[in-house]
Amino acid sequence: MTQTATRETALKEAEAACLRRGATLTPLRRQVLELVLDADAPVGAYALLDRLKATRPGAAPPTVYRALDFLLEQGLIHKLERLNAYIGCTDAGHGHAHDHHHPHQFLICRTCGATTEITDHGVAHAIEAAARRAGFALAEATVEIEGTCARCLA
Amino acid sequence: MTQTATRETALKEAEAACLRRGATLTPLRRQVLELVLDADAPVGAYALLDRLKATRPGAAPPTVYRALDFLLEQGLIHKLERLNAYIGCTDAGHGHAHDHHHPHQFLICRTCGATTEITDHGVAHAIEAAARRAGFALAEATVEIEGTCARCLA
DNA sequence: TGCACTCTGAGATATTATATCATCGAGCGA
DNA sequence: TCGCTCGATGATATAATATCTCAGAGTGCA
Ligand SMILES: [Zn+2]
Ligand SMILES: [Zn+2]
Ligand SMILES: [Zn+2]
Ligand SMILES: [Zn+2]
Repeated sequence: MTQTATRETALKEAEAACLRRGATLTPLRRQVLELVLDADAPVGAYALLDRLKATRPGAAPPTVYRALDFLLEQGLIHKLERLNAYIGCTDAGHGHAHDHHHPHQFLICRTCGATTEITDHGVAHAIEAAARRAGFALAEATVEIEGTCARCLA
Repeated sequence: MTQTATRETALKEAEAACLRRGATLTPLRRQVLELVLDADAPVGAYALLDRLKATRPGAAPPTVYRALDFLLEQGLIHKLERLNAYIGCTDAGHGHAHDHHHPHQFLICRTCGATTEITDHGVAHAIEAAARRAGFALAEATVEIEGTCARCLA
């Protein structure tokens, strides 16, 4: 399965997921999603804006931020808080497509920048347990693990 | 033990910790640390700058960011990535004072803003295990748990 | 004295994100 | 058809966060 194929699959699933929820993946939003998916690493909003301007000269910061907000809301992308950058959700459509906000974690390589989304239930459960012990009602957890990826270690 | 007393204790321990490592907690750095500790919630860099200007009119963004960098480096404060704000390390000096960067997590209340640092070994171990399974060499993990605190739930 | 080093001052600039108001078009009922 | 509302986008300005760069002051040391 080629990269392009997985991208097309992801886009189709995104359309479907939005439809199910009564949300609209407009051409603009779809284009921003494509730009995020095309990048091979997390992308900043202004990098997206630059690329967007190639085909949409009038684009401005709110253009891209509004699209990003929508995509975040729909769970189609995630924000990496440490990097102020955005990345496509790897799990969208693979198991819990209808979950807007599934628990997830990121592995961020400081050497090559590669960023991998994982869904580790051990981590998720440990966080739930810690919150429960503190009498804290968990809404969402940000987990960003920085270090060196397997490729860079080899 | 009063709040002021714990603050003074924290400052003394900070001095001691810096000394041990051959780092210098200069008056400026100490003052920024005091400002962070005095706040009853995470503080933004520009809020610190405003307060700093009261006694140090020439202060500029680099003044506060340089101090924050030092304090982060020394493990005396932490940054909350979701909030772009800084908070004093609760654990400095209580158990692993000499650890520059101990594993830690935050519970952030979306209702009242209260932010609590915890050191949950279950979470820490789960993250280590997840990284290991991915062949990833962990350097540092950001864990920020958002939701509603016990007080706001009551 | 001369030099290296750390810290701070000062100004400019870069980067990330939001506020506000106007416009456009689809949907829809009167 | 008209007028209304609503969601989406265009367009401009501004806010909030963070960094770059050069200069000067102090300290310790050869
Ligand atoms: Zn995901
Ligand atoms: Zn790597
Ligand atoms: Zn801490
Ligand atoms: Zn609360």
